[in-house]
Amino acid sequence: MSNRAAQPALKTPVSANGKRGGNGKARDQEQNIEIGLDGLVGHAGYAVRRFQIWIFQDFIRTLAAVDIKPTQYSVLTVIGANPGLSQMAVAKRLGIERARLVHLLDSLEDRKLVRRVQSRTDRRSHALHLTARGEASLRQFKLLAAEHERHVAEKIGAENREQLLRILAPFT
Amino acid sequence: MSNRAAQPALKTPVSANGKRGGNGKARDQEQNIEIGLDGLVGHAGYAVRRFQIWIFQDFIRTLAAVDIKPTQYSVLTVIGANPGLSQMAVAKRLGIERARLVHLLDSLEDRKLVRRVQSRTDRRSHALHLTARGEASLRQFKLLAAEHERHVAEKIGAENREQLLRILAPFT
DNA sequence: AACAATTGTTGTCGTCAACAACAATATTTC
DNA sequence: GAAATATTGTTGTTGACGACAACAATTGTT
Repeated sequence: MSNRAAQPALKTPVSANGKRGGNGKARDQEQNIEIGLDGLVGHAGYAVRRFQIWIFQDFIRTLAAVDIKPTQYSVLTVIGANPGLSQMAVAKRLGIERARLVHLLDSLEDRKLVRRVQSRTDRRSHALHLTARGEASLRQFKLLAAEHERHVAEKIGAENREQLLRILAPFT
Repeated sequence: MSNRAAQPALKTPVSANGKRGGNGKARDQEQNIEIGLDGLVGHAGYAVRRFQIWIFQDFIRTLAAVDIKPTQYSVLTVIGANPGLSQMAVAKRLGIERARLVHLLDSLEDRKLVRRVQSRTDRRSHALHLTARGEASLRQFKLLAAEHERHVAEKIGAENREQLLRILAPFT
């Protein structure tokens, strides 16, 4: 080793390799050898993190043709189901910051899926609506999202998916 | 409105407010009014994302005194259970990029919890080991992590937590 | 009228995943 | 055994994201 800046690597240049070195001369593919997780199994957070990465990747892949990411989909869905909401209300409902929602809506408005209409009752806030194009698009997105959901069911089993939705319902 | 740069807001300055505007003159606290999620309920990804945010925040809060984040904990746990692993093997096992593991190990090595020992069989790679201090610290971290796990059980129920671990076991 | 709170916006900071490029080293192939 | 190829650790860049802080415009409160 010791490439460009090798100081950290050379900090402890000596000492034994330790027993059970996974990559001894028997280099029968280290990645296939069982690497125990020890205390990590039994940790809900680790499993949930790995699962969340997988599920988001599948969502993005399944909706790649329409270029819609999970967060964008959630924003469109909430606006579609509750037209006229303010940005503040949408941000609170979805648990995203209003500062971040600004950019999300900028993008969706550029794509003519959402409109910011000035509210007559509160001149500070915007009433959010789907455009006609937005409503038509959302219908298509929902079909693709349903396909993604089928992927989830195939991956973990339909019954397990149902249980998972039931267990995590309080967080939605 | 129209604050500093109000172009996007003024793009569509006119048009009706739309029917069913959630925030009519009856401003009885918009945030308390039920905001439907429509298609979002029934989406595993959304529930998992919200849950994952909650569980990571609790982990970080519970281990704030020792300043250990979930990823750092996972790295320490795997090295502790499999001393001598290469960085590549750890990265693959935990599903993190080797580029990112470099910084994680830099930090852990600065804190004298981990050592990079040069492998004698492959001079490119490092054999990762916990220091004596690292092993002692990890024992303490595991106690705190177990406390965090109890928080999870309180939040979703012990039986639900068990089911969740069983359902998501394939992803660990 | 004076003061505090809210809404949308902009900006910064730190974390993280996904790449690309590179030097050193190991492995394969002729 | 030399040349081509692959791997390992490292550095850097990019973009998505959460957490803040500051601000102008507006609303609500006293």
